[in-house]
Order: sequence, then C-alpha cells, then structure tokens
Amino acid sequence: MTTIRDVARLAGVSISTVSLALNSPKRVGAETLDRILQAIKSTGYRIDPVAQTLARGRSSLIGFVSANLGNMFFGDIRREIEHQALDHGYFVLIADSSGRADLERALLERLEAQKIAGIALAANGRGEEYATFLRDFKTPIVMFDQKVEGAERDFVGSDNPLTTTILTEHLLQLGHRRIGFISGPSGLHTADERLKGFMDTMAGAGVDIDPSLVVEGGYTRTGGHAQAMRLLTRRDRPTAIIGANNMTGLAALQVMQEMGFRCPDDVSLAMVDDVPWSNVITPRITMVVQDAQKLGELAAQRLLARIASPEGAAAPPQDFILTPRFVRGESTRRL
Amino acid sequence: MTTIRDVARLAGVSISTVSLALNSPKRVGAETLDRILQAIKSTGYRIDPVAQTLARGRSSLIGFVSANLGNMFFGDIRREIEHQALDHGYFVLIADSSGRADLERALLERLEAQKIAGIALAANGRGEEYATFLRDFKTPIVMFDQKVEGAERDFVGSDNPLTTTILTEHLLQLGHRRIGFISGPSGLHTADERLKGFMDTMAGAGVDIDPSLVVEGGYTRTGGHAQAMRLLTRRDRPTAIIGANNMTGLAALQVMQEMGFRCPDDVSLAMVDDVPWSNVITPRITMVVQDAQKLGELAAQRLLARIASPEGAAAPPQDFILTPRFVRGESTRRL
DNA sequence: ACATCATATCGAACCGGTTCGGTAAATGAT
DNA sequence: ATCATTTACCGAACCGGTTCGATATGATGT
Repeated sequence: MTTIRDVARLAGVSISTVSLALNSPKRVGAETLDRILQAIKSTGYRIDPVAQTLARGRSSLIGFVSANLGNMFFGDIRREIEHQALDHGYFVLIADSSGRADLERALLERLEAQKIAGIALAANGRGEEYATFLRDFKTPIVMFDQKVEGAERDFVGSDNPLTTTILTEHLLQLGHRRIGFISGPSGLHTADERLKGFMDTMAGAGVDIDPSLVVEGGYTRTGGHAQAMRLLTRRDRPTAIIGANNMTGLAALQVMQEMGFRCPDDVSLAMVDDVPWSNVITPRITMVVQDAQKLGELAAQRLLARIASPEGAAAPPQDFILTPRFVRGESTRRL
Repeated sequence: MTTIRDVARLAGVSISTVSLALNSPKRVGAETLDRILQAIKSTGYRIDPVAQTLARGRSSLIGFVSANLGNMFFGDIRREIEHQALDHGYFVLIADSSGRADLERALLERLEAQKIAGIALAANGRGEEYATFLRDFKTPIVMFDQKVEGAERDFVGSDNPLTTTILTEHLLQLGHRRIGFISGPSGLHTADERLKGFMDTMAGAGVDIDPSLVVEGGYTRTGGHAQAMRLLTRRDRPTAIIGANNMTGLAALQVMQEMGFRCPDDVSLAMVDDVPWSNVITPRITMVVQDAQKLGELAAQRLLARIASPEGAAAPPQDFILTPRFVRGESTRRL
C-alpha cells in the first residue's frame, strides 16, 4: 500500500504539502501541485480513510438506524438517503435495531465510537431520559418518522394524526360506527399520534368509541395478527378495521382470510402505509401513504447540511411535516 | 474522551501494559490487571475502534453487499448475518449495489479501504476479469446466492437448477406444454442455472420449447412486467408462466390482473422465492423457496471462521448448496 | 551459588494521515 | 531602498491505539 510519504518522496515535497494539496489545492503552487498529482497518479495512491478519520476525529460515514429495513417504508427512505450520501462522498452504514430501544442505543454509541459524521435515525427509544441521551449526543442526528419530544433535533416526518383522521372520516362517511383500531406500540410517537387522529375524529363526529375495539398491535405482523384475531372473533365484531401501519393492516386482512370473512363484504379494512405488492393483493386496500422518497430526500439534505458546515451544524433544529396521500382501494364498503 | 494513556496513568502502569491487559489478560499479573480494570471502570474508558483499526490494519466491521435489500430474500439473509456478526462483536456495514456491477466494484474497494474484516457478497459482476478481481481481493469474502466461477471463494447458495426443475415438472404433470419462462439477467449465475433447469427438464420430458416463450425479465419488477406483457398479449399465449424469481413472478401476476386474465383458470403461474405477504395474495402462488435464514447462517459462520483464525483463512474455498423447498399454491391448475 | 528460563512490565517505533506554528522567498507599500 | 505582508512550503506534534525487543525480577535446575 502506498502512503502519503511515498507520494511526498516521489514529488520531492514534504508530506504536509501533499496533505495540503489534497485538501486545499489552491494553497499549493501550481507547479508543485502538478508534481504531486503526477506522483499520486503514478503510484496509484489512495488516501487511507481510517487514518484520516483518526486524525480528523471524524469519518465520512453516515449512519442509518431504523427499526425494520424489511418494511418498504424504511427501505425507500434508506435508498434515498444512501443515494444522496454517495453523491456527497459519504458511505452509509446501516443498522437495524429491530425496534428494541436498548439495542438501538448500543448501536448509536457504537456508531459514535466510529466517529461517524452523522446519523439518520428512526428512534424507537422513548421517554425523558432517552430524549436527553439524544440531545446530548455529540454527533449530528436527523430524526425521521419517529419524533422524540425534547431531543431537540431536526425531524422529518408526516402529519400522523392526519393519516388516521382521513381513514376514519372515510369510514364514517361510509356509515361505519363500530370501527376497530389496531394501534402501534403505545408511547411511540407515530403510534400515539395516529391513535389520537382516530380518537379525535370519532369524538368530533359524535361517535362513541368502544374502548375494547382499540387494541395494540405493536406495528408488527405477529402483534397485528393476534389483535385482529381478538377483534374478529367477537360476537359484536367491528364493521371496519383500521391498521395503524402496513404490517398490522395486512395482518388483519390475513386473519379475515383465515377466518373466512370476506373483505369488504363482511368487514372493511383501511391502513396507513403501502407495501411493495399491494396491487396484486385482493382486495386493493384503502390506505393513506407517506411519501417515503421525499422524506428520505429531506432527511438526507438536512443531515448533509449539518455535516458540511459549522453554520449548518449550528442551525436550530427544525421540523418538516409532510402531508400524506389518500389512496382509495376496494377494501371499504358502504354499510 | 478518555484514552488509554489516562487509564495507564491512573493505574500506574505503561500504556503497553494496558493494551496487553485488554487483549491478552492472562499475560498480565493478577494484581496489576485488577488495578487496570478498576481504572477502566472509574474512567469509563472505551477503546477507540478507529485507532485500533489503524494500528491493527483491520477493523471489526463486516460488509454486506447485495443487489436489493428490499427483496425479502436478501433481507432475511442480511438479518441472519447481522445477528451472528453482532454476537461476535462485529458491526455490519450494509451496501446496496442496485445490481450494478461497476457500483458494486466501487463499493468493494471502498470497503477494503475501510480495512473491513470480511465481506458477504451477492455478486452482480460477471466474467473472467471480475472473477480475477474477486480472487485477488485481500479481504476475506464469502459469496452467497450468486456464484462467480473462478473467484475461488466460499459460496453459499441453493440448488438453482433444481428450483426450476421442480416447478417445470409440476407444470408438465398438470399437462402444460406451452410454458412461458421469465428469466433473470443472462450471464448471472442463478439466472443461467434456473434457465438451464427449465430447459433441461422440458427437453428431458421430450417437450419442444418455443424459444419465443423464453424471455428475459432481469429479475426486476419492471422487466418482469414488460416481458409478462409480451407473453400474455400473444394470440398463442402460454398456458403457464414461470417467474425465475419473486419479482418477475409477481409482475406476471400483476399483468394477468391488469389484462383481466384469471389465475390459474386462464393462465397458471409458478415462481422461485417467496415474498413477505404472499399468503394474502390471491391466488396463493405455487413456488419453490430457498431457506434464506439457513443461507445467512452458513455464510456468516463461514465468514467469521475465515476472519477469526489464520487456519480458517487458509482453508480452501468450499461450496454449500442447499436444497430448495416446494410450496404448492393455487396458482397452477390441471389442463 | 550460578547459569537458565519464564514472567511481568516497559519504552519506543509504528499505523497513515492532519494541522499549526514557523521560515524563507516573493510581492507590495511607502 | 526599507519595511510589511502575503505566499509556498516544511517540521514536528498529534490522533489513540498495537507490537516487539529489551529489561528487571523471580523461579527452576543442578
């Protein structure tokens, strides 16, 4: 492996001059610069990113931490961030927390130890203490999807109450009153907001909510399945179900199929977020989708800006809230 | 940040002794070791992985490079590798090549510059020259899914010819003769093998193959969609279609739905590999699935073994071929 | 009691860069 | 012609570890 010293020797300059030539070429004499570049060419010199990181105290890696890469929603965001990062010379280190707050925290500390330049985080930790942890983190963090109150970080997300408000209004308009709601993990930002969107809309329409129809599916397939099963085995089962995310929504559909209910004839269904092959699923599910690509784009821009310059780093944290889009399917029918 | 020197000072020993205590504790006196550990505790010292990497010439990062993280198949493998890597103190750096060979190569070189400990690779590059590139790579590589002939690396994959052999025999038994085959990118290992499995089985059964029914869908959704469209708009369309992977298989189903064909009544369908929500897709698709988890497990074990010891590193490359499993759905019918 | 050997610890070189203070030459001001 | 300032480059310290040869001490063999 050729080092900066080899280049310096060949070009007949000191190593500090080579370093200078690499980092701020204009501060080096034109002719000297030429010789150095020539030497670099002929030796095939590649800068060692590890040594550079050690010396600079900062690497050119960006971390991406989320709960579930398998979920298309996070996958799309990841793709977009990765794309932009590569454009700016950054490499993306991806880590999957599996939704476990303790693991997530360990991952973040590990990333920090790697002197990572910045982190895009869909947080799963919660609470005062976690917010403090995030706030005091020295590495720039841009949070997406999940907002942690008190973390005082940039946040990119969707209008979550609106997602379920739209779905609930849609079902109310179709005449549904007994609506089951499979919520996400209570305490999680999006889960609480989506639940609130549902509750408020129901209350706003003067419809009583049967509390036993509001269950917690934890945003997971298995959780959604279990809770949908509970809802649908009741004698007084709901006429419609809302899944607070794609996993729980589809899990509900699966339960309907397993139990021989037809959707939407027997039970209507609506959910938040899309999945990759939704258009070959029968019936086409009515949903509210977030613009994952746009979210990723914003998150990446924000993070790169913070990393790039001291001014960017000093800017006050800002929230970016996108409006989700309603996609009508055939999984809901008029009562 | 506290460094090893702080610990040394506090424990009243030299920094080399601290390093020794950390790396081979048994070579340090019991009492000294105690003092050092105590000093580490009280200072909250964490070793700096970057400095360690620079000094050692090797990091504790493992790279995972594949074409498409969104595809559940790769996602499952990733999860398994990540899991095992974390258990052994390694961090997984994930990179998505989007199936582009040039990008993949750049990623690999970049990972190597990071002095990564090892790489799990689902290769998309092909050809003699690429094989040489992989063979001469200094970092341990374990390839999975896609085998590159001549790379002389460990390989973990499935019996690919068997995947399509099983599906083809199944369709032949049901009386199908005009079978459309949507292949993967020609030149890609699994694609070629799966195509061969189809061709050989047809030939073995004495059935003539209409070459125009064999199309290249490139393993992608869009490619599969376009080719399925071509197959299904023909006057003499096939009675059954095989998708060489999950993307192209589902794309074919989508085309059928768009064109108003019913599956399996009008056209039968079978494919290789599963997708996350296949059990809510109507009809349940007949498929041959690989054991992704097992593949990931084997790949991780192999890679960790190579990384761990010089003996492991020296072991001759070995192939691990798993047998795929047939899952009968309702997407194929007797003619 | 003396040579031999293992054990515990240390000092210094090294990994490959960055950065800052300093010097010598060139440029500009007066 | 003299002094001030800029420009181009260098030397050395530093980032935070690892590793190896050297040294001092104590144990073993005879």
